[in-house]
Amino acid sequence: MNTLPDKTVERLSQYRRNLLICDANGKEHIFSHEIANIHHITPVQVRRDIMLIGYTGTLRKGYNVKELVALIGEILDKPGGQNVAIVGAGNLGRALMKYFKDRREKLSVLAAFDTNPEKIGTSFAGVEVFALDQLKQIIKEKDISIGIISVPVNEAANIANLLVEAKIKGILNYSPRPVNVPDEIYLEEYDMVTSLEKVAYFAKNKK
Amino acid sequence: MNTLPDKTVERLSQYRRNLLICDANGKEHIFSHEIANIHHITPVQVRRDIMLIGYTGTLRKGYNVKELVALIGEILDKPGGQNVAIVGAGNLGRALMKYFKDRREKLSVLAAFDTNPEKIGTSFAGVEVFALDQLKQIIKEKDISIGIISVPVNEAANIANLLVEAKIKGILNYSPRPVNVPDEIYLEEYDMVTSLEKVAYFAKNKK
DNA sequence: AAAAAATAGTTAATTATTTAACGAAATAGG
DNA sequence: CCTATTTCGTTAAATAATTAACTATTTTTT
Repeated sequence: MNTLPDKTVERLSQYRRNLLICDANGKEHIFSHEIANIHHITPVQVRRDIMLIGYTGTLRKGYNVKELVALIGEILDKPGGQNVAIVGAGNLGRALMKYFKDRREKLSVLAAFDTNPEKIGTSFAGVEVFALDQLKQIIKEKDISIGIISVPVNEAANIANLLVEAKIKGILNYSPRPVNVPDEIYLEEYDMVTSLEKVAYFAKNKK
Repeated sequence: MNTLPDKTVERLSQYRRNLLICDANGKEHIFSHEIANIHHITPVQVRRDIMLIGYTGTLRKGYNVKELVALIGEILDKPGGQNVAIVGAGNLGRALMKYFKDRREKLSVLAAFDTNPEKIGTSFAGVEVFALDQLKQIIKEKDISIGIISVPVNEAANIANLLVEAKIKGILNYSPRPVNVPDEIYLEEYDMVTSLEKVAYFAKNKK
């Protein structure tokens, strides 16, 4: 259980999201091929992922939805929960606040930060916006361990440094310029322009 | 040159973005290890990617920045350019419009779509918002081949169908529920909640 | 009761991706 | 002018991820 493959972690998160929908629809059991269809992957991969977390379904009925959701929770979530800060309250930052609002019980967005004086002190989707120079203090006070960077590209490096100083444990960087952080901090970077260019590349020779 | 590995395509897009910054700063040549440092990868990987597109640097000087940018452009871009539509003009949709505005000469966001009557007819970052029932017509008129889905989760499947009917060639889906499209359409899905959960998982045992 | 069908769990094989190893060329320094 | 150093380009090896192949079990059908 120690270190699940990267891709398995991603898929487990996705499975859970869609299993919760199944559960909400009253579905009690689900087959590997049903999960596979939802996610456009093979049933073998689903079974393998589930094997890796040590869950066992029943033949003929498949997996118990509630049990599987619970177990994925045990694997992915930290028992006491983790708190998140969003740095940059522009369109992307606000989209993220709205998005994560009440999505996951064990992941709470507790603060946002921005430099724009007009935004400071306001709230969006229940998240209060603080000034950037309060970052270190608020992160400590609210026991925030994860930071999301959604600021313009030229500020990203600076924000990353602030988050490192504030002793954050994981960073999700949405700015297109990679940032440098020490090894002991988990860093994930995602760049929307790259995704679009990738789609463009693979789409350009279609049909 | 026809099918570069997935990951290489992603990295080439990232290299280019940062090479353009180097170029703007007046840097004429760059070494593989400099590119590698920016992107937190190894110099071997950079050299291998560049080898795959058939570019050759000069020993002792490294790669010519302008030439490399130009070649990546030849590989990734479609000569006549490609046009993009964003479906869903909420916070995420607006973030995307702002983001892609004038980013890439060969990728132009030419239309946005929404169901909210108050948004229809307005513009954001130079992109006009149209009603959803104009989608098929506008996509044809403006020769749009790529669609980005940034609508709430329960509308995503429907939007995907509309885009398929409109004969789009590539789809980038930002909603957390995977959509189904025929094989001849290139589909890329990205889920922000999954990214955050992944960071949370790998960060939870840190320090 | 036996045979057939469906489906999970698992090991093995395959494929994709990354990293290592090394030769060759250019430059710099003695 | 020779040697050491740097860095590219490329082939080979290693690692990671996916898929295939197979076994076992349960249910359904004959």
